[in-house]
Amino acid sequence: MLTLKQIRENPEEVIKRLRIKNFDASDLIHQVLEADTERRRIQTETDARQADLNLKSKEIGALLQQQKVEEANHARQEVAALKEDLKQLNQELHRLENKLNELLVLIPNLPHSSVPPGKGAPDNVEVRHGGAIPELNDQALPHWDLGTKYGLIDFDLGNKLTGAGFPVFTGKGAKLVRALIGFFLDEAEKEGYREVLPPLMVNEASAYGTGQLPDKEGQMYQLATDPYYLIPTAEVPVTNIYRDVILDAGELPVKNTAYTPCFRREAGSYGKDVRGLNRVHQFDKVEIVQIQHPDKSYDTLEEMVSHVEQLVMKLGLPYRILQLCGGDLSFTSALTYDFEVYAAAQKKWLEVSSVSNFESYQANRLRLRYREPGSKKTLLAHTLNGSALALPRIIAALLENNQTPEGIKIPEALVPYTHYKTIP
RNA sequence: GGAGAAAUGGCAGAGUGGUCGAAUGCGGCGGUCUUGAAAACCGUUGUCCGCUUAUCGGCGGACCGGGGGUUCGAAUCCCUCUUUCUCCGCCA
Repeated sequence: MLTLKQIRENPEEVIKRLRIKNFDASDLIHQVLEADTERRRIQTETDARQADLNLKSKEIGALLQQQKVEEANHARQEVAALKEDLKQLNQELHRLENKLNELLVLIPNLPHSSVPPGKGAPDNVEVRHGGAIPELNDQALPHWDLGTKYGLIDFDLGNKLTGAGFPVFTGKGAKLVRALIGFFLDEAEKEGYREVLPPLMVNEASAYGTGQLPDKEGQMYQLATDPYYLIPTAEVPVTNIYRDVILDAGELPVKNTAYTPCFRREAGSYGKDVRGLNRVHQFDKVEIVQIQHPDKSYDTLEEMVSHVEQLVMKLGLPYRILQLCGGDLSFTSALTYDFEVYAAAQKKWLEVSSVSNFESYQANRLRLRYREPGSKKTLLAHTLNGSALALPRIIAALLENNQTPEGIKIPEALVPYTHYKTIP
């Protein structure tokens, strides 16, 4: 969430910048300012009363030690009214703190100054593209048919075992998944990321820390028996490693990578672009996460984009990089680049990665801070993450683009992991 | 799942109702000494919020796993939750 300081110091600027996200914050911001002023007034009052009470208590203690029981009892009676006041004040303080927090959580992150205005996907701006779009003949099959034809993916079986959106990979298909995971992790490791294998369920505090709660509750699967959520992305556990942590500036950047399955309910997206692997409820993804100094976080964002770009290039997939417009930017992001690869049989661009700088928005919720050498002051760090990469759509594009009469060709970079060159 | 023990500052570890933000040790930082380093010695050492301050800072409040309670006063007593350890059961 935004810091109170940001809002207090420049409320009009905050409102103005959130308009780029098509978010009208004026009402919320004014409520925040009001609650904040009131909270500070009450706290000053509460602190003063508490100080009085503390003093009185010490006096009573001293009197009792001097055996002045009479006077002590008298003082005790005096304190009763003070305590009553204090109780009221504390309740009010709690109420205001809660209200303030509830309001702050409803305000999205500010978009970076470079974010173009716009309502949705059509307004995203292409940054660059690469790779050649293959020419396929009329007999070219979409990946869901290829998956069945070569015995790689069984959608019906997934339906039987679980339900729609839970494909089963079999044979060389399963091996391909494992190969991609290994490849992506190795590439990340070469770039200095530490590998983490986190829990696939998180508690409420973690879901809250990265902003899944309270905003996107409907996106996550929640357990019926325990207060845990299945992770929608490795970002959640991996970023939350640093919840309530104070780092030394010298430790930055902190680079972690993780492979995890991801679970998404995708409520409300039925019927649109959901065929085959285009949109599923469980999928595999390698995520890269960095914690960086605020002065360097945008350099880091570019570095992460170029890492992802290397991956799609090595896989030989035609891709384009888009900068998301205000309307398409997520609640918590300040700047996001989406990667799309072209699936030549469907003739569609599929999103395979989203690389974002959250600046201090997540860090504020996480209480993730850093300290400059020799300084006592703690400052909010910046967090960034990106998919590197999400598997299903990569597989869709690989299958479709590389289909030949002899079978499906595997990109050179992947062969050391698949140990086969073709799926005949 | 059952029985018992425990959770204190970066770490270790005292503290069972008042003068405890908390002894002591280690670590960290600053200094003395030294050609330099080590050792020794001296000093210092948490986080958050509010008020005040041009700044350094000053003052107040909160925090001893989380939440609630008793009391004029709680690290200390009570309730509850979480976690850890030991034993038993079950189990990959």
